[in-house]
Amino acid sequence: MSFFRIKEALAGKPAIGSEITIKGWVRTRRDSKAGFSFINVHDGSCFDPIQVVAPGELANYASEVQKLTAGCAIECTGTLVESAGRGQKFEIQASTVGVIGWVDDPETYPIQPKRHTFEFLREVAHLRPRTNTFGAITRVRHVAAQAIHRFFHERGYYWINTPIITASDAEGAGDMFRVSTLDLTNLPRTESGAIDFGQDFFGRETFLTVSGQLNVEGYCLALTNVYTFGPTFRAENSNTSRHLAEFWMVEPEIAFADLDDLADVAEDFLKYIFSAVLEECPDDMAFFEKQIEPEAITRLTTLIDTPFVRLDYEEAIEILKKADVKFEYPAEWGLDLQTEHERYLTEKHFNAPVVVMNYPTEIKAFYMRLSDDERTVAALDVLAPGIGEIIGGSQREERLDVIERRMDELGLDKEHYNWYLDLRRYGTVPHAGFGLGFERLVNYITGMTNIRDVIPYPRVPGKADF
RNA sequence: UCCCCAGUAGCUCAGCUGGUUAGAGCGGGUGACUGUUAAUCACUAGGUCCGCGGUUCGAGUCCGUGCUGGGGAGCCA
Repeated sequence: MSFFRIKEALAGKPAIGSEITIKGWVRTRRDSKAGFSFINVHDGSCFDPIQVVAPGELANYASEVQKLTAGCAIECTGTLVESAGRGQKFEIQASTVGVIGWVDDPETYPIQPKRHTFEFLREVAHLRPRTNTFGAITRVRHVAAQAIHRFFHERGYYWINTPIITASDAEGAGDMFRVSTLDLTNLPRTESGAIDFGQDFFGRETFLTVSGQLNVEGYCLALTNVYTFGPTFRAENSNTSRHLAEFWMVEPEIAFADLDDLADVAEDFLKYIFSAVLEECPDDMAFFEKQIEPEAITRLTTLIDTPFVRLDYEEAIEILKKADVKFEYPAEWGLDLQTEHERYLTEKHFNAPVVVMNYPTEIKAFYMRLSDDERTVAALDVLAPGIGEIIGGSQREERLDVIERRMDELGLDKEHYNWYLDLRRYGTVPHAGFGLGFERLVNYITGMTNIRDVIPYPRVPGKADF
């Protein structure tokens, strides 16, 4: 007897006729007229469950096997045989079926062998990984994450674990979660009556990071090619299908690179990940295509084969002005692109991923590199059909005098960013980087429409269950 | 935060212009059945119609309000 994951058994790794053991959870049980039962068992190793044929002669057939319901954990030993029925290549002719864990109350077990709404499954986030859909999402998410690390590793990028707790409010990229060990019911005060953060754990105000970019730039200007991949936190009151308060972000930072180099990397990067998922998760992707999004596979293959459209913000505005569509908000040079504008560009006008480059200086962050005429900065957004902005990045301002001037204009405290400015004082070089929302990527790959369904336990305003 | 929509059995839903005892499918239980594929068939149990207040002889149904969920917008990844 030897143990196998269901994926191995279904792939025929153990020889036909050999005795194997599998362990997993019951998805369905069907009793045959002939006095035996079919049990579909899954263990998360692959999309398909394995069919166990439990003969009526089993000692515990009436007492246990016939009482199995969805969700029971079992251990089956038997012979791997070619299936006598249709629908699967292999099955297990069981010699023993042992129950490891019963479902206490089958009637209230939330995961039934039927279609559930995603809204309902969010309320049972601890059990939803047992469903087809969430098993598939989990495997795709994993493969995409592995592909990201592999992409960078193969190209000589180092993974930098930037801090999660930070004292800098980064680029002012939104509201931050405060980190404190102060007693909220009895806050220490300074003489002026302000909260005395000097007595807090770190001796100053601290927050959860909204981006690892500033920190990773230091490693970029030492190791040349680096990236972060970790949790990111935004305390914004965003209630949409594409925002989370806690999400995972990938941020490569590339030395000796300009905006065009960055766009090249962004395009290669996305294509690499999509290819990896298509190759490593064919069954899961087939499921998404069949049940979730009919275009799930074709839009990925198309995207892999099609060069991304690249255009300047200025050109994008021209296109939007000429569009015979009535927008709720005007498209005007100097205004940021609205969601409806982005959708038009990527879904209607080009029907392809679009890289919009060189935005007006006024609407972008201080660290983005100023153009010679100072009207624009070297920023880019990658827009994908059906998902909107998936990547945002820029060439960084590497010139000390220019970045200091911009910080002054924006009223930022240079003392606060002194270490960041050091990077411009000591051996500065042109460099560029982008941020990719990992969940948005998984959303796009799977065709899932709500970002809360592609992260195991979503955190959103008003909700931190599980 | 703003604008729309929704909340009925464990789940997915039906329930007409207000009118007897609120229904179905799936799931659960019991039983039947020569290999089933979310098996099939019969029987059966199961309800704070989201909460509160109001209109009415009478409210699942109409009105107000609160809560929860969803879609869209803003902010962004």
